Parts: sequence; C-alpha cells; structure tokens
Amino acid sequence: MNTPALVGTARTAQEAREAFRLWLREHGLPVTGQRLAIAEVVIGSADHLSAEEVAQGLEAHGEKAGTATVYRTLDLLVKSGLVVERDFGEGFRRFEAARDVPHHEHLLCTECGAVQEFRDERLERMTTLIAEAHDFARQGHRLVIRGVCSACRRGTRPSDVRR
Amino acid sequence: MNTPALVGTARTAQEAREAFRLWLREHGLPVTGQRLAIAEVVIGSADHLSAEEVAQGLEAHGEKAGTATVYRTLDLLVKSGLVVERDFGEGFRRFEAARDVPHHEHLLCTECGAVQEFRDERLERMTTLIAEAHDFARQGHRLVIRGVCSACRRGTRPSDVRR
DNA sequence: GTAATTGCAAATTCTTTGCACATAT
DNA sequence: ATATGTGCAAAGAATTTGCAATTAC
Repeated sequence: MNTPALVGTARTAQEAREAFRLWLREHGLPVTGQRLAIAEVVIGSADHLSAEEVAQGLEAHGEKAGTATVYRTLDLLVKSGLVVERDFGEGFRRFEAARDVPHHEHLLCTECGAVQEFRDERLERMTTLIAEAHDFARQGHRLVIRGVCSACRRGTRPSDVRR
Repeated sequence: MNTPALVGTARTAQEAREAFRLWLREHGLPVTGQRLAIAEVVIGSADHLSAEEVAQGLEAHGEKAGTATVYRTLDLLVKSGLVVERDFGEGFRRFEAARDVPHHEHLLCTECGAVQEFRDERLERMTTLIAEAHDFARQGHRLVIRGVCSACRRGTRPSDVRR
C-alpha cells in the first residue's frame, strides 16, 4: 500500500543483502542477521521509509530487531552509500535506497504523505549558478514541492494514517 | 553575531510590537507583555531563530518567558502571518519574520549554520509546471542549497556553535 | 576467546499538554 | 468578574546511549 511511482527500480532483496554483506566485510564489521534483514527491507523497498516503518517491514518478513539496532544499522547503510537519508520536514527522517539515479527531487502530498520523485536537469545547473553567485561552495540541494496528489483530490485514497 | 545578509529589511522592534498588538486585538486575544516581547525578538531580528534562540533573545532584552509560552506565542505569530516557520532539516524549527518578500529560497552553510536568502522567479514557474505534470495541486515548495560559505572556506569565522 | 553487536531501558532533544495561579479586558 | 494566558513540571515523539548478555569471526 502507498507505493508511489518511482524514478528508478529498487534492487532485489538478494542484491541488497549481498551488497551490504560485501561492504561490511570490507570494513571488518560483523555480518549479522539483523543487519542483512534491515538492508533487505530498506534497499528492497521502493518507498521512503521511516525508522518505524523499517521495523514494521522486518516483522512482515518474520524477522525483527530492536529500535536501537534499526537506527544503528540505518546509519551504517547511509555510510555505505547504499541508502540515502531524507528529511521532508515531517519531524522525523526517512530512508530511501540509493538507486542509480544521480539526484532527484520530491513531490510530497500533504494529505496522505505519499511521495513522488522527479528529475530536472535545469535545477542542477540553476543551483550551481546560484551558489556561485553567493560565493558558496555548493555541496548539494533539496527541493520539496508540497501539494495534494490526484488520488487525495478525488477522495479516492482511503485516508492513510500518517501522524 | 552571525547575521547573514538578507533579501529584505527586518521591521523595527516598535513596528513588530504594534503589528502584533493589532492582530491580537482583532482576534479578541489578550495582549500580554510576553507576547509583545516575543514578537519584538522574532520580528525585529534579521535571523532565522530557533525557539531556544528566541528565549535567549528575550533575556538579552531583560525580559523572559517560559518555554511553553515561547512556543505558544510563536504559533500565534505564524497564524498572524507576521512570522514564517522554516525547517532546514536540523531536527528543530526556525522562525523568521515574514518580510515583504513573497517567497525566497535558502542557502545553508553546513559549517557554521549561517543562512543566506535569495529569490528566483524561475523556480516559481518551474515548480508549478512540475506539479501540474504530476497531477499535484501545488501548495508551495522549499529549496535549500547546502554548501560552505566564503567566510568558512577562508577559515575566517570563529566556528559558531550550532549543535 | 575476544571484540563487536544486540536489546532493553534510561537518557536526550525538541515540543506539547495539564493544571494551579496570575492577569487582561 | 471571567475568560484567557503563564509557568512549571510531566508527557510525548524521535532518536541516542549505557550496559549486561549474546554472537560473529
């Protein structure tokens, strides 16, 4: 439920496990069942998951991990580059598989919380020029467009519960 | 200290008090010393203040208010339209005087936390078109460009303490 | 075996809420 | 007078941390 259209394709659960296992090995860190399971949930999902949703995803797979472990593993996944951290100003963070897409922006539905992604080359150039003009060494940017998605406008979506 | 260049000009402390007093009157709400003092700090400042910084600002003026009052009054100021709420993904909110500038974007220095503002007409049109293309009823957007400001690059700024 | 991870619960940070007391109108 | 605001301390939500028991290598 609530699986917004995406720019790229999430990799398979298996690929997720193996990619993370490799990274852990390379860094001399123990490969544990929890770590692989969490990688599978986050990287295998096409959604932008909150820490809580990751924990729920684990249980759906018949696995589980304590809250602390979920957060600690998410940090590792971000460090490994396999996962990207997002902040849509909801008061908590979301985690998204780092796909092959170099960079993309987000459309956030203020009704149901659904997220759509899109890419716009112009934005890349535009923000670079703007940063230059203000004598900033640009590191990156974030654009979130807020609005109401078509499903919510039509009253279709059965009111997701999002905080 | 740490007063980034701004797009518009903050109104004076007096204007702030009077504007808020008027709004409170119009809405049948009691005009209290705390409310006026908080309005003066937030609207009179050219910065993007956190709730804590507002409280500190009060003490600097020889006034003070409890945390709850600060938050409750900030809500009122936002409702009155005199103040705008911002979320730069720092884990807490910031509040900025609503100046005459209709909408502007932010450049955030990841070293010292300084914020510069800028305006770009193209962004307005661009985000409207993008929202349309995705069948979203656009409500607004937010662009934050992250980077390192010139002062920090030159090692000039005496390393602000920002969380 | 030993060092690192796990899970639980306690601690933190930002923000909200309940309630007795104080204050604006 | 009376409704509303204020401050304090407790409650909440998201996240982090301390620590004994457990597990990977």
